[in-house]
Amino acid sequence: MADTTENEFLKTYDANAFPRPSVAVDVALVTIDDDRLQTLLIRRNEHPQRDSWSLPGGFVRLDESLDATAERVLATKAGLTGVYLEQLYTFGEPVRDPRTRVISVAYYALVPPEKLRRVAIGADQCLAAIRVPWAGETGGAVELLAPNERRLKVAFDHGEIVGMVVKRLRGKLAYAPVGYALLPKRFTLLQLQRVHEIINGSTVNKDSFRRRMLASGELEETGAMQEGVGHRPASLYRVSARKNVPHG
Amino acid sequence: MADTTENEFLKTYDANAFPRPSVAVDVALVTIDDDRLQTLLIRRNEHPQRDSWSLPGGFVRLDESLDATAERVLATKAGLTGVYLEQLYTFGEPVRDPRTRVISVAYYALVPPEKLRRVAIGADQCLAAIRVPWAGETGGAVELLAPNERRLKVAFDHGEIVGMVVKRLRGKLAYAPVGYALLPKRFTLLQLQRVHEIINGSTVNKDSFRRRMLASGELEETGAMQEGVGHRPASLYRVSARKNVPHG
DNA sequence: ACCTCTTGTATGCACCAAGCATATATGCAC
DNA sequence: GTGCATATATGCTTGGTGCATACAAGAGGT
Repeated sequence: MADTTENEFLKTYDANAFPRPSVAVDVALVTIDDDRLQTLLIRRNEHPQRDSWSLPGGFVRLDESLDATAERVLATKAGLTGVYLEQLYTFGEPVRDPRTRVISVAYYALVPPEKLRRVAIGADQCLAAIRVPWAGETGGAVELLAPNERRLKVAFDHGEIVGMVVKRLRGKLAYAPVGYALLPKRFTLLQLQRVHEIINGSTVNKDSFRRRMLASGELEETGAMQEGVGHRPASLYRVSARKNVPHG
Repeated sequence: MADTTENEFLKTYDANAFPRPSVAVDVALVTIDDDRLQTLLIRRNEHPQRDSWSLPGGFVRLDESLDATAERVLATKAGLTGVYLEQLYTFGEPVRDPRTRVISVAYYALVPPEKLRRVAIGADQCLAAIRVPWAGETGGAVELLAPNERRLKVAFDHGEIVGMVVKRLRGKLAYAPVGYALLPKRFTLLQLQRVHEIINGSTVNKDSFRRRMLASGELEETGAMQEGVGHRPASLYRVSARKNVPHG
């Protein structure tokens, strides 16, 4: 990791006096509700970027792993534990934060809506809808909408971070069982299909999707059915125990 | 990124006195030569992990982006510029380095073998072959072999880092034009096929591969042919200019 | 000149998964 | 019961892939 020169450097200069960047972990807490991707934002009432909205985050403590920091942020800011959590990308432009050099390790977390609905959304918090302007191909920043559909002013590069979350989800969806983390323990095939469609911003063929999912071996019938839905109830499935699939 | 509490924390305590982790960038410089994946390692002649082999790396300077650090590391340790370079993952276990808390942002670089053969391999450097023990499914650490086929003692978690590079390459190969960065500007379809096979650790059907690549629109005929190959020469292709494909 | 070796290039066919259409089943509201 | 909305099953079409076969083209030996 460090070559001779830099090891010498560290020895010569006292490690704690040598100016180092701060390292923060920012977490995009993502769910699907109201047929949209949503993420939790926090209003900044401090300089810099006061009155803009940012992802929940916190600085990494010296004795704490990055994953542990992300879990602590989720527990502190949203009261959530035991959710699907994965590192996304590390953002390190020198000018991200005018106070000091901050390197931000971005994570994303996936939770089913019922679980997120149980957590209290504080006055300085907001569950923002993610509008993806690039349905077709590439990446970039997304737009974040308040519950009243107004577009939010987003702090730092957090719009790009959420954009990269969507891009990553789309990539993983094709080959990894990632959609289940956004669903309750028992769900119908149509619910799973909606998850895929909302993430990808496109529709899929119902029958093919159904066949593909049932053939994947990731699903297991619960035997139970939907109740009180006003039409023919669908079978409820759960993720197969054997497959070690992350789910909500 | 920081909530009120932590902003206050930063103001109360002098920023530079507050102990922060060091942030390093480690780069896996990957090429394909001798029908194997290879990566550049550097022998450590300093504590810790003395006499083991590590990826080239360096600490992030305060005014330097992470990408710039990775480029500097490549230029300093291998004399290479202008290569395909991409961030991989950030490793932040508190116990990685016994000296101090070091958070390492891992990058990987892809270069064609001819380019790497031109750089001088120093006495404390080594182009190690990557042996992937998990041809089938999952990830984990890889084994790194010296030119004499002896297995190298690898420092820190750098074996896992290279393992994650292979995993990432396999993932990207399926949907992204990533193989071209490991080939010279002009190459035959069979060379491209070998790149795919070596990365994936499996063989592919020649005709299907050929059809798929030609149909992808990523390739362009140069009109030129191989020369002096002792058998029927193959057409030389290059990456299509329109496609904005990274290549060596 | 001819043959042989090796690799490149082209064509046809079988197979499988996805898209698509159609038919039938099932629970709820009336 | 009827109507409605959705679930579920079946069959056909299509495109891509695996596979086999045939042919082309250069190098080198005889």
